[in-house]
Amino acid sequence: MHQFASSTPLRTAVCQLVRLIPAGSVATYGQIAAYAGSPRAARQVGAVLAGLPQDTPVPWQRVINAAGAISPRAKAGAVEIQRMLLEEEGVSFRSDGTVDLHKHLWHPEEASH
DNA sequence: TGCATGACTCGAG
DNA sequence: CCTCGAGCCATGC
Repeated sequence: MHQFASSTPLRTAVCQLVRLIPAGSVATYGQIAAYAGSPRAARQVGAVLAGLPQDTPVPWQRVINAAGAISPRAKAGAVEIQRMLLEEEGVSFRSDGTVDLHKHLWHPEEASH
């Protein structure tokens, strides 16, 4: 039997951080990587999300690239599914298919406000 | 132990 | 403003 989700520090951090992103907001791979402690490991963030099971509690759809677009990937149709999930959460897309980060980018505001 | 890989980024042209 | 290229770095074999 193959071992799917082997445990790694980055994977643990990424999953917990992504779960903090509220519906209606999005974060970038680089942003998550930075909060996870590795600002230069944006690509690894994508790799972690790619390895999540279908029934994961992690809202992976809320992570997009720095250009505000949904990163293309091998799995056909995955991009459309992600966009649909985001629109259902209230995220609006421009005609060119990008998200207005100034409007939807996640601003982690810990407690105390 | 070393090397190829990729849901990324950013700067130059 | 858009496209292209080279850097980066944790993972898996």
